[in-house]
Amino acid sequence: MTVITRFAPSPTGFLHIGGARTALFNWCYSKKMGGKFLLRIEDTDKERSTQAAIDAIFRDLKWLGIDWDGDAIYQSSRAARHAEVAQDLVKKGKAYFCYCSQEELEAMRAEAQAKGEQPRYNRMWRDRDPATAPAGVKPVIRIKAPLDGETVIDDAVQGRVTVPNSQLDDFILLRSDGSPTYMHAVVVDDADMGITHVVRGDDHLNNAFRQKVIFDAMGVPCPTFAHIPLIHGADGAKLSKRHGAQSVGEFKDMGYLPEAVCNYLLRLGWSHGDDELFTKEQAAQWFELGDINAGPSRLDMKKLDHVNTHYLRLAEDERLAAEILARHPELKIDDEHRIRLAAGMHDLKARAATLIQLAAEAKFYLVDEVAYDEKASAALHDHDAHNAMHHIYDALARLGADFKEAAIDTAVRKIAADHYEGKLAKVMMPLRASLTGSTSSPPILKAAEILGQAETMKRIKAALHWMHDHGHHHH
RNA sequence: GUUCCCUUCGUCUAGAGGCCUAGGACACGUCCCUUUCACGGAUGUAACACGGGUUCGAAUCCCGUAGGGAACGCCA
Repeated sequence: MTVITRFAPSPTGFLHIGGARTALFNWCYSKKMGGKFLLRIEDTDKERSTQAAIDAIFRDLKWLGIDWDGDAIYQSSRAARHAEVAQDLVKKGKAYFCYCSQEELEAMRAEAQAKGEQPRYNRMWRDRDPATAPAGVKPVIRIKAPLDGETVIDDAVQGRVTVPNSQLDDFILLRSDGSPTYMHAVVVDDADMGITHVVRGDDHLNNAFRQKVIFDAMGVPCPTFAHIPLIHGADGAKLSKRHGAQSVGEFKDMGYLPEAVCNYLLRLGWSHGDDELFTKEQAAQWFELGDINAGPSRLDMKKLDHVNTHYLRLAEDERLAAEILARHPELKIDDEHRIRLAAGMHDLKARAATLIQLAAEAKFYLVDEVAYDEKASAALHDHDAHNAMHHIYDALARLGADFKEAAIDTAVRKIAADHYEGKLAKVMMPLRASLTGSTSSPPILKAAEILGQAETMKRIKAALHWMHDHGHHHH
């Protein structure tokens, strides 16, 4: 039997981070089994579904590198088939028309609740002659759920789960306007698509019992279910807006690489021994539904940062340069900037956790004038800074063609030894501030080499002017 | 309210009755490296929710308790 899995998002918002993980699990399992992975857009709720959300789902899945077999299936396009199956079930005596009004249904729920029972439909039309139907009322179609006994599902993650059938009411398959309910559409589509394994959030675990009733009525074997726990925020509560990012697009904007997001998400709730860093292709070779955890897990941005740091170092310089430039639309970039960025990338990418940090750290290579941040200003206010900068200026001016890290290093150490009792920081910090506008940067002497003698001298001179304007003089 | 699910360091997890004085990763502490911040290296703190069983032996199996979550729509 060929394994066929699916990911079935409803396009009522952007692709949720939890949904992405569900897609990843389905994708991995199909790859592991040499099967297929299908995509179905559950757009039957016309009020809430939007084209923008559909586009975002495609875009984010592609960004993550999750590809699906064949074309995406739109649930809305299958409405006629859903109705056909419901009508067929009525003909076979597995379902029936119900003419109850909203008011009657509400009364039933209230009555059940008052008796301490689950609010549900009381099955009044189950065995009633349709000829007695009130005139002018469009009926819904309800399933005949089993009246007694129990339903058992062997869930690949949760284990054997049993529910007494007394809990299942005759829920609606087809609405009075002829449209299918979610419960019905899902089952008909899964059946028609030949889905063998349904991996989804455990908020659907209860639904699985209702869906099994429909599969049974249709005479189609029920797929294997694997209900995975939801992802929670750092505080353990369900992921919501106040936790910050929820959608894949937001993680992208925050500067995380798709391979890092995939790795992190896969490791959340699934494990292969102690393995931490792996590609989704590697995970696919290892993947077993039984290795998914039954308990919920929380999003840990610190760990995501760590994983992202790892992949940032592995990433090609050209790719990162493009990402950095895309994050600095305000800058006018010329070839000189590009060359510096390429030369500096090696040291740059070894220190950043996200593309945002990387872009911020790279900025001094992409500007012609440096602005000093608070700490850099303070460094330039140090009472030795002005003299130190003069020494540096003079020493670097003499370097000429040998403007290399090693030569600069020798010159700078000599200044520290001659004037500051060997305290390198006395020389390094003002130099760093003048070249980068910050007190935190990649190795500054290498950066000076990359900037080149002319640009380095220009920035030192600019710093000397700045210090003069801010009341600094020779001591 | 009814039904269902879950529970190992702060977090993600390993663990399938003896390999567990419970291992790894992130985070955190200390030290080393060092021109800053990082990185890297070393090292340390830290968990089987609780209570009963079963067993020669339980983190692992069973039953309760507590805590957390989900579902009960002509939403998906």
